[in-house]
Amino acid sequence: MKNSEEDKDLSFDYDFLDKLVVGIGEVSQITKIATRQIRYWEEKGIIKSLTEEEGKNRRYDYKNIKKMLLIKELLDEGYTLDASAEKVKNRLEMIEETLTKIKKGNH
Amino acid sequence: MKNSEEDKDLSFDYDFLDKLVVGIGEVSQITKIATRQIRYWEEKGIIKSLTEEEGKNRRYDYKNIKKMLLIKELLDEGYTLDASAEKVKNRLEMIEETLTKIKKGNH
DNA sequence: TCATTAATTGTAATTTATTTACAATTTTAA
DNA sequence: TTAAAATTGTAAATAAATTACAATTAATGA
Repeated sequence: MKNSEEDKDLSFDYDFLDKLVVGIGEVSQITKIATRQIRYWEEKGIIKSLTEEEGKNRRYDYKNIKKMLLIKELLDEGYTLDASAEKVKNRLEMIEETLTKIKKGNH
Repeated sequence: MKNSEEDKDLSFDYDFLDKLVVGIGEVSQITKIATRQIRYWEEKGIIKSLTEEEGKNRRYDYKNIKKMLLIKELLDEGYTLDASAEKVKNRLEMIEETLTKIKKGNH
């Protein structure tokens, strides 16, 4: 069947996710978290953007966005910000491990 | 094994790709195509950004970025811009079909 | 209840990034 | 060599993001 061709196009996406960088406005659009709140979380040390220099626009990667989405979920469940951040840590490590494995497998 | 948990986190990513929006600066960072060139391709009708209103910043989705990456490859192979765009069309349709299938499967 | 900390939100002034538009340059192919 | 295709340059205007200082709104324990 022709599925192999389609799969080839999609298997690439782990590389894509790896290269992905997004500005704060887009993160806000994607996650539905206000830019003001994202900056606040960063101020508190919960997340860390990839900003190259002070004053330049913030950049976020896949892992960052993932983290924000997970934190948002936990906040909605009633956890505090710090507790959410702590809980999310473990899941993120798992995601990263998996990505690493997949990347190694594909090269 | 604990793979099922990790997979759960990653299977979500098709939804993520579906929601993804990126500005022109980030597209340029991701694809290594100059912003000037991206605007030129758009001017020529090769790609279409999701700009809401004239004058507002351009927004691109996953499919757009994918298209640019493919076009870039074909240009490097020696195809003209129009020929590249034409060739890329088919592969994009396949990608879209696959994404649609996967999405349907997950809900 | 009241005080305290956590969490969030507001916004002015400034800076960075993007847009449009007009033009110039380089490349390609007949 | 000429014409069309492809790309690049940039000034002026606009949009979006930054920082910093402040205010407001929960949430919680004494």
